[in-house]
Amino acid sequence: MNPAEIEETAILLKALGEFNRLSLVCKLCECKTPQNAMCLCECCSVDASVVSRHLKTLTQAGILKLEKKGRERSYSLDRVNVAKELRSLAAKIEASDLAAA
Amino acid sequence: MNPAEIEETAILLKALGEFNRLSLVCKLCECKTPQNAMCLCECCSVDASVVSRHLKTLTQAGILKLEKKGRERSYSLDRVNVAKELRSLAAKIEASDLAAA
DNA sequence: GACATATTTGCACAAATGTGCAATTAATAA
DNA sequence: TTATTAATTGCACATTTGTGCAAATATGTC
Repeated sequence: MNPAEIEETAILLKALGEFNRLSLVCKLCECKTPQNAMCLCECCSVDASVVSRHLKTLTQAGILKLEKKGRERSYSLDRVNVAKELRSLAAKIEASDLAAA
Repeated sequence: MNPAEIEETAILLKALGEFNRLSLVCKLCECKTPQNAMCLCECCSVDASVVSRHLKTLTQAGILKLEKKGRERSYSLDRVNVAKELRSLAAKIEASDLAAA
């Protein structure tokens, strides 16, 4: 892993590594359909503006996908991407055991 | 995922989600044998005290295993645990797609 | 148009975080 | 014992981060 890859991965993990943000992700985990910010506010007891900022952070990190329709903005988990990134890191950590041997 | 589980997972991800710490983890990834802090200093250009603190953070998060021998302290990746945690999260994020359907 | 609802942004602030340097502790070697 | 090496800790500091509130923006409805 080169520095650029490390940095990119760190951004993803950092975005996930905060309680309220991870709560939002878990909430979206259980949702079949995209959810708007108002609905997501319920899962963590902070101001709507805070949720808005967390959702932005998660979106920028490639964790959520945003869909605008009217005055609502619906967020959904980018399940494929996040799972791929996490598994990729898991594989590196585990498999290099063999590579180094 | 209940709040306690979310908090625990967040701690792990937060520990991994910092450039220098992830660099240390990647370095240890490539090592077959445990490494002491001096050796690990080389992979990120910060003071030894900073490396020491990062190693402590990673150890507390269950990412590294510490082995003391004499004045040296050798660190190694807890490959099994980290990979397990990352895969577990990946599975939750991906599989709940089906669960919700 | 006026108004209501959904979301973001500006501002302020406290707390957490990453960092370097100097001093300290711990263990070995002379 | 003294000196050396490995690692941690205390202190200070700048930066980042998470937060709430109020104001602004954007879109829909009357």
